[in-house]
Amino acid sequence: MDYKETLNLPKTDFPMRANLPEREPAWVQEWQEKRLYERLIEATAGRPLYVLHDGPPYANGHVHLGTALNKIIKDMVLKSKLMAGYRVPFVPGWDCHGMPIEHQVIRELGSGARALGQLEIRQRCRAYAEKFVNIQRAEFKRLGVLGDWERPYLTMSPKYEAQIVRVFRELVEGGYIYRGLRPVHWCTVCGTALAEAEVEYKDHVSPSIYVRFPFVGSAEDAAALARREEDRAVLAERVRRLFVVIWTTTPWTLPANLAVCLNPHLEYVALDVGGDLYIVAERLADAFLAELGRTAAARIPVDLKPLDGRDVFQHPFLDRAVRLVFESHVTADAGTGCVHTAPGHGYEDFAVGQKYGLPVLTPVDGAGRFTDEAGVFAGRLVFEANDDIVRLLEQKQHLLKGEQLRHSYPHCWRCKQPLIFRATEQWFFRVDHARLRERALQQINGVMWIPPWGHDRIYNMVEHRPDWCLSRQRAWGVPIPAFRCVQCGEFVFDPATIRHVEQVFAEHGSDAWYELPTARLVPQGTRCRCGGSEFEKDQNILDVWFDAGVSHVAVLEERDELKWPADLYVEAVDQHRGWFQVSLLTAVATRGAAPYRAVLTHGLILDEAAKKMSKSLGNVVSPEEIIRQHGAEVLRMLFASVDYTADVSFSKGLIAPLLESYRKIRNTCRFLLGNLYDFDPARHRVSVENLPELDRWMLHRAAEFNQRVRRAYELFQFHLVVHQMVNFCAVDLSALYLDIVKDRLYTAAAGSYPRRAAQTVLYELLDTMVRLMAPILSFTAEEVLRYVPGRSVDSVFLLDFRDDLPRDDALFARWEKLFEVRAAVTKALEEARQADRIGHSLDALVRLYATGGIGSLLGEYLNELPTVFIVSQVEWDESLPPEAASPLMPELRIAVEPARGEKCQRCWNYSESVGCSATHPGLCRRCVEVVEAFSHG
RNA sequence: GGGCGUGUAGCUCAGUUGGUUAGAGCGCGUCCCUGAUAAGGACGAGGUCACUGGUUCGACUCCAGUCACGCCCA
Repeated sequence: MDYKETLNLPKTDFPMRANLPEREPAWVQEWQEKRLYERLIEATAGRPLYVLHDGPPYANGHVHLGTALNKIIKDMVLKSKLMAGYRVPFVPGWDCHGMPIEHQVIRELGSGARALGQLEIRQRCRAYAEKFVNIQRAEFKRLGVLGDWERPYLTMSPKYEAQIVRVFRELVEGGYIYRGLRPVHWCTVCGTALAEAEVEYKDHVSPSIYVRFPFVGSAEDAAALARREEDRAVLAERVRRLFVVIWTTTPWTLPANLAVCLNPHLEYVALDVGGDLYIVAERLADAFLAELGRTAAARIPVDLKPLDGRDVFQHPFLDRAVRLVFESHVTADAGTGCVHTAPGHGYEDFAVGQKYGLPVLTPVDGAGRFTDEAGVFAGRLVFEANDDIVRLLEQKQHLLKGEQLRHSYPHCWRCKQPLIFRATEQWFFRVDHARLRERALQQINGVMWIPPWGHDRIYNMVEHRPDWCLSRQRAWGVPIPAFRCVQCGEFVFDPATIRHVEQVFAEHGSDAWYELPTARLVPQGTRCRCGGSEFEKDQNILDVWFDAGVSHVAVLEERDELKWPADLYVEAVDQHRGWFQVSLLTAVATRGAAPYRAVLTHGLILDEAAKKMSKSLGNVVSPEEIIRQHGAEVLRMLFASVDYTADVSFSKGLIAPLLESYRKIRNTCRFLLGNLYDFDPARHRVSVENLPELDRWMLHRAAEFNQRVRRAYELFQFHLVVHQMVNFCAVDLSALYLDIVKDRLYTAAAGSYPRRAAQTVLYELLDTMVRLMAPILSFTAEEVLRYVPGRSVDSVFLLDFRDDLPRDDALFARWEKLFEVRAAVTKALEEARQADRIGHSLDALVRLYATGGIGSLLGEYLNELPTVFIVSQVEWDESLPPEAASPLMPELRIAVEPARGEKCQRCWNYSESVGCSATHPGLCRRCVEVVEAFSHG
């Protein structure tokens, strides 16, 4: 007789090989067909609401690893909250306006772009954005992300655009909006002002020049500069050879120079270089001389403060007096400590200019060409004029040193060309109006930042940020709802006018701004203060960050299933400057509070060497590639397994080890399923109090595991979930409990109490695990659930995490001790195996001896020990010598020898009872009983 | 240059208020098993806790500085 037939070996159709790339799309389709998201919303009516507000990715290009990480984290948060008992509506969104799309569209149109009007460009941009919304939607769904994909929010939808205008109106009402002439980063190629977020710093080669400005004060003025009495005469005598020296890397801004700025807290000296006197900061004097390759015959300490605010210098090549000003932004890090100041071309220059009443001179137009104000350079492109300016300085003998310098310089984020700073008329959001900055800082203190350093990061940024430049000179965006009076040139942007635009946009979308005549865009009878009634539309659009920055109004307030404020925002660390901040500012200004209760940030995806991924470096890995080869599940698990609060260093090398872990979890589930093929929980479940102690130990252990994992989910520490899951499967289950309990499952009679008890535990383990893994391993959990006997729901997401697993602390402590002994025994077994005395552990008889607590515990459990050790026999032997002490447990003595009796052909245990039955000579007594019952039954 | 981070075995991570020979899983090596089998089990070898200095009886843990990498800003 083949006794194998009488065993209850595992049986399951659950495939060992996951084959994820092929199987996953079917799940995605099934979730959609079954309307899983909608069903979950219905099924969770009445539960506490948990709102994670989706930050809109830009509708341009395919989903990359960064966007995938972000959405997967959100999905894991939402699913874990769902299964923890919340209702979790998720409305995904896209950011649709803005320069990147417009730029791309224009590039694709090539020379044809010029022939098109703004409206036609906008239509193409809209089509472009729609295309990528659809692409990305499919890609996010493919990742297993659950949400209201059929009704996302789009910043280009008419309703959303109307909300953008509405918030702008509320800001106008609150007095936050103003027009101003301000230097801004300006791209001469794109012809637009850039927001801080659109500026990229990278290396650029600029001229680096030292220029002297002649002192034009009187001899008396010069003498007054002396700190020491004895220097007065020299200064007075050499007044026509006295100069202040500046250093700059932007010679083209010199035509706009109006002042030289010194630091009030620095010491200055006049260096005697070949008879000329050069004023520089004392701390930079040596470095300056080294640059010139000269030495100074004398260093005369000077104090220029008496001349503060006076026009005591002469422009090096223009007929213009240059003012001496003081401000503490001047540093002694580089240059001369005397700073060339052009209020139209630098932010700090502008600030100093305001303080001293200087005009905002900007002799440069939007295309980067000098205007007539720049004299001989008129019509020249600024960067190209650099060399001529340097040459002119040389001619005038005011150039002290000129060379090329490679340094970090602002560039346009789209066209990658170097930017200039240029004063233009722009629309601004005033951060210091109505104590907004203070109130925003207060709100920051009330938000939970995860990880906690997020607080300091955004706090410092908000504390120091400048006003927000809201206007862009582009076509693809929401127009600034303002009208210029043709008669007087003043702007009309009062609440009533804007409200009208809101209504028009809600109905027709913002294209109406370009389609409709101005008369239809202003309310009837609108008049300027000057009495004028004829208007023209403002040509600016709003910064795309403004679009995203009002999503808390346009989405949270507008969608019935959501609420304001959100419970959580989840984005990458760069958003402290971006979305977190713009959302905060618009919310505090218009709603008086932060739009989020908590903010979770994750790092960025870097390459193997922790370097940024970029197309130019050729180190970009696409999610699509990973999905195609290994499945989305692997990407989900990978992102879950790392500590995302730091940047994630991604390499394909991470995948192979991860697959091992995945297989461990999958195979453990498969083993559990395989042993439950004949188990019906409704009929066969054994009650906890009737379970053997080992089984209760297992349930206690599972309860602890369950608690730890749930806690990790609460803290959004998914990497702890993954590690605990793998460890639990590998250590507690595979290597320990399941290994031990195999004997019972396989050899006991199918319907016997010991087997049903083990199956009860297996069932609980599987039921616990399938729920705990679902937020991360969504596909696998769903697949496993299909095979779970007696399942009551058709999606794992209709189940909640458990909290009802039984614990028994005293029992648990005893068994933990027994497992320590087990470790000592397996070590001894291994030694015996190495010495060729046994092969399988069942070949062994283990002799034990111990005194004290361990001794009495082992005495109590002596009958259980063979099972626990997976050996054939365990005997108590007081004669074991001290040398037999275990290295792991000195109070325990162990000896291993071959087991007694014969190997039972059925259960493979050695026993002296083998042969006790004439019908089954190869079997032990235990197996004889089972087999006889089997053949009769 | 400033603000905020990150740096523990080949990989991914633990390491509680500073306290005995720094842990886990995977991988690796050797062995066992062939009734979870493109599976399973055992044992073992791997770390100057980025570096330097300091505080302390004692520091991966606290302080200061340096280096590398990242984000944000100048």
